[in-house]
Amino acid sequence: MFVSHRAILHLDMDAFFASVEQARRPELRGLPVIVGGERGGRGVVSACSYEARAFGIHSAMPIFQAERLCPRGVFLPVDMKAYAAVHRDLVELLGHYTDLVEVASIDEAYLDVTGSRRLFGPPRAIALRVQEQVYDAHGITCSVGIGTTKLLAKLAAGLNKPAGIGELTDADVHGRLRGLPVGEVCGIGPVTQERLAALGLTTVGMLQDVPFPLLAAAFGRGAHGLRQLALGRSLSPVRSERPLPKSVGREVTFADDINDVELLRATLLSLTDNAVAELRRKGLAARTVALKVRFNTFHTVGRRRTLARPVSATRPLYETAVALLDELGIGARWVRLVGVSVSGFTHNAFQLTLDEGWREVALGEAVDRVREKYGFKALKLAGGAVAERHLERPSPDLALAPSLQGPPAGSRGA
DNA sequence: TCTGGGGTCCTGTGGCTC
DNA sequence: TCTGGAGCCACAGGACCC
Repeated sequence: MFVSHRAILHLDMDAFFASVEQARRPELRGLPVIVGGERGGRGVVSACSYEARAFGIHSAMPIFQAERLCPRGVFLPVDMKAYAAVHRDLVELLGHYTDLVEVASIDEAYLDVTGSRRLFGPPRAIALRVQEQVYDAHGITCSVGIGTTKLLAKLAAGLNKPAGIGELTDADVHGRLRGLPVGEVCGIGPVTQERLAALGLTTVGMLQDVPFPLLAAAFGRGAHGLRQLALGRSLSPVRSERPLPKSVGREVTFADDINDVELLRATLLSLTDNAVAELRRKGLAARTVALKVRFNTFHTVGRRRTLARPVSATRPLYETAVALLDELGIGARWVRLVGVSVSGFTHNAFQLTLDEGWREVALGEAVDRVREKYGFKALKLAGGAVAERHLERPSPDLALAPSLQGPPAGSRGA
């Protein structure tokens, strides 16, 4: 039997974005708060309070559906700066208990408290103290899961939401866990769930017991991973160091579908400029450019190209993105979303001045300095400004707003 | 009234080199 | 010189997460 003696906590904030909004505006407490896209827009729900969930609203639900379910709900835009500030505070707070804090997302973290027990007591006592401190500092609640692996800790937190503390031991793997639906396990999404159901496997216990050859016949190499999930095993330990990002991207969904190639190019410039600014902030250069296009049919295609050398200037990356767009041949098709991302990172030390030309690099860095002082929108590249003239609601965080207006009235095809 | 944006990871395929 | 297999890499797409 798999036995681990580690003590891992998983901290999961309850309805994080909505809770932060309710904490800073007490008049919203007790009300159905929905954070996400604007009313009437094409966005989806990013987070919603438990009062909103009572109406059947959940994350990733299109806003128009949420409006229909709860017309009197409080719909708020995402204020990522505010949530990030709370997040930073929470991470600092967790660091008092152990050096081994792994930030999993803006509202989740793992703590390995194996070595903290002598100082702070058993894991449950630590969990309780963390909950109290989080509430005292920010007026929001969190759920804490305790387990011997990250997977068990996460499951335990999920089973005890909101504001609960739960524990899953190795013994529970062959006990309580068996009755859970497979979809409760992190890593088994709707598609896998459906494929498992086709085999008659709906609970974790069934997934534990199914003869391996049967699983392997259906899932190939993925079978082993599925079995590990069913047994609550996650191989990765809690890692406090934050690895280099693998990619940085920006994408935008148009308020109305477009088929204007010039506007698409201008939009690409703005997106690339934004992504590359982020790249330079991190001190990185990228070799690979990826283009993403979603048509009005919701069919999505991607194209990518790897350059001979890593670069950190907007121009070569933008030109590559445009070349990919041209090769794709949009033709008369209507485009719903366009995005660009860069990957294949190296630290952008000195080779850039050799490869890109010092003028290009110096220009990029000068632009970054101005933006750092006066905000991203203080400077825009010419094409990006063209795209922005089509903006409906400029976003505070992007040079390009998340919604662009479509073609002029009457220009749309039959 | 259709269905976001930011990511990571995995798989299958095809080209290239040895 | 030709051929096939192994290994690597780039690419495209999809599943999944918050």
